[in-house]
Amino acid sequence: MTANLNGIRSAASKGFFPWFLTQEIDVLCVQETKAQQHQLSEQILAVPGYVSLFEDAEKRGYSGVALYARIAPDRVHRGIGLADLDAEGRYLQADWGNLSIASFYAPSGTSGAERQAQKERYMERLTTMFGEMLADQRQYILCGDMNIAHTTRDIKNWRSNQNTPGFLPHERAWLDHVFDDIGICDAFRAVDQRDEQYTWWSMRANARANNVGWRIDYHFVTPNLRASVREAIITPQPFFSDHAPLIITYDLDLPTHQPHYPPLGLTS
Amino acid sequence: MTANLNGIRSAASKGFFPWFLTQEIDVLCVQETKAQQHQLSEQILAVPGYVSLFEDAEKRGYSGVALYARIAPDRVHRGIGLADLDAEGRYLQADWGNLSIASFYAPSGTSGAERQAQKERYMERLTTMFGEMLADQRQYILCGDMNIAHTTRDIKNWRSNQNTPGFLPHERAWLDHVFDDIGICDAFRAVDQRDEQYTWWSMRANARANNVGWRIDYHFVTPNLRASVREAIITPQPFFSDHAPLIITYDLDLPTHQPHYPPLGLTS
DNA sequence: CGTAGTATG
DNA sequence: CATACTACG
Repeated sequence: MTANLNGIRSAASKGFFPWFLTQEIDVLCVQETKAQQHQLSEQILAVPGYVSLFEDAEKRGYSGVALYARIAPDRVHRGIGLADLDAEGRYLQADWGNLSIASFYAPSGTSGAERQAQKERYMERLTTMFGEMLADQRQYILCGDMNIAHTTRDIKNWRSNQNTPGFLPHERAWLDHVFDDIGICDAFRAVDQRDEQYTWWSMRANARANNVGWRIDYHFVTPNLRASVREAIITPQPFFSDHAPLIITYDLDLPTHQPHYPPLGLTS
Repeated sequence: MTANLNGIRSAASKGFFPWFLTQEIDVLCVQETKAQQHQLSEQILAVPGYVSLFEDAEKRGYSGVALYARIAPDRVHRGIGLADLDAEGRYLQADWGNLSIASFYAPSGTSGAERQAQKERYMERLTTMFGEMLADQRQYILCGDMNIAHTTRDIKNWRSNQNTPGFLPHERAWLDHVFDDIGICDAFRAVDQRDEQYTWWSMRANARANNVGWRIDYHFVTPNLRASVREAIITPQPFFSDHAPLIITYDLDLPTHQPHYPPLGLTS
């Protein structure tokens, strides 16, 4: 499951974690924790049956990603190698044997040219990383909020948003390149071709009730996992955030679904 | 009526003005509007049957007093003659013939020595003004939040608050001086000798439910009005703010209770 | 604890 | 429009 929670504390106060525990999830990738680990309650730090990992922004109340897993990873990687963006808590990867899963959060470009430039630096770095991921033969699932809708069926009002960051022609072309040229798989689209399958709705103007949304949250997977993608589910209910969680089920031979990882409180 | 509304917009959203209109009030003095006039809705600016006057802080969202009256005053005075404190919107006086009514808001000293020093400058200036008011023979009613509880019966936990700004020995002694030496009348105490008659409760720790309060809101009246004080009522219900409105009824010969001042929208 | 402001999205 | 942080009380 990947979920931009728009404040992990806010989502927790709306019952996210009790609901999450009903979903039988092996790995949860969270974006926009908007908190530093020292500010988190036990309910958030020590989810029964999971190890939790946090990659916080240096700036309080801003950005930040997390990853919860039933099985403790062998190794953890933080950041994408760009110091300023890494200080914003935007990439956290866990490795289990041949499999890596990451929680990523691309910058939003909606607050101005400077942030759009940072978003594009993040995109460029991902381009390089995707190439390396394909080359090293391991299996990768990058889960997160890319802040880009791909095609006209991934956004309600595509015409009026052609000049809006998140649906700019060159952003969409970058996703074309990632999927068509590099060969990364959009796991949702591997199994679901329907339109109006959105993962984010503006909080303004009743956008969610009218399903005026965008599909900007993804599982980016290496082609060696394409055949393993079994099912994709967006869960807009219950409401925890302006984003809906996206659950993708993979057929994998890894012991990622042990009945219960002992709740050892291994919170880092 | 005097009421520290701790945000006039917040109080309005809780229904303060509809309730106020049921109370048959001639003059309303408001403190802590926490807004500038240009931010106010018509519901707040144009209360039917009243003229409204606002004395805002220069700093947005901070302090500010207002005065509503059934009868338009002959003259309005703003500030106490101390430029820095006057920039915080802490004094607004309206005159009708021989009668003046003011809405005042003394600085709080609870956030540090610097603010306590400002509070004491405000107190000193009031001392001078009280002397002048007695000398000029007019009738004065100064309504507002003094941020000082007078005696041990004006505060729940007097022992533990002897070192707390708002109940410091020299603050209490200043009120002794104002009442006993200068001759200003505490209109509430002119007609009500009960203890536990509080006008403010901390918003923390369930203080209001347990009536852990302070009487820090006053009508300060010149001695030529003492005999006119008929009744004092604190209205802790309904809840609009951390302060309760204080209503004092005066027997006066002035036309302050015309059935309805025409709602002309005279909002300044 | 609660009303404001601010940044950020 | 919503989650944060901050100031102030």
